[in-house]
Amino acid sequence: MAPARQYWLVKSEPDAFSWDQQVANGTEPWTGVRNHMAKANLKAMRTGDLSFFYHSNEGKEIVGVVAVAREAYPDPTVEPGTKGEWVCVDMKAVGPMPKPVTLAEIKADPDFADLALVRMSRLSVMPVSAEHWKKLCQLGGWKGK
DNA sequence: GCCAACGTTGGC
DNA sequence: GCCAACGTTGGC
Repeated sequence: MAPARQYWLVKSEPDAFSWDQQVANGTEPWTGVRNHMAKANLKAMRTGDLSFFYHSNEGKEIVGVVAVAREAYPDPTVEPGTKGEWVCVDMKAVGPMPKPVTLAEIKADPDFADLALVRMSRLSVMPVSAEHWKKLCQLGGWKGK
């Protein structure tokens, strides 16, 4: 049976890869993840899953929504000689947040106290519960599916 | 296999 | 620019 849709949040430093680049490119490999927890999350993604696109460091806000266009496959950017295997997925831009949701807003709301973004600030790929997804969409004025 | 030292990330 | 959190490395 088809499992319920999963929601995610991925982080990127705008200096390295920004939302504008994601939009310009349309579909883009999400590479460079070198953390095992994040890797496990990448592997759990299914085509069509939706994810927030969060700018870390600069902005510190959710700026858009992307969809998984291709499920986990070996990351082509892995340095030669690296131990273990790392994976990436392809992400497709869906649309911008009408009102970007800032980290400050999220932290100010007790409902998000157990959101991974707050609890594990260094994790770059994390699941978002359906409840959190819905509420973040409301905060951001997201009208998509 | 444990633990201290160190490096990196990310918020402030 | 500083500091806290946390993952990784290396000595034992």
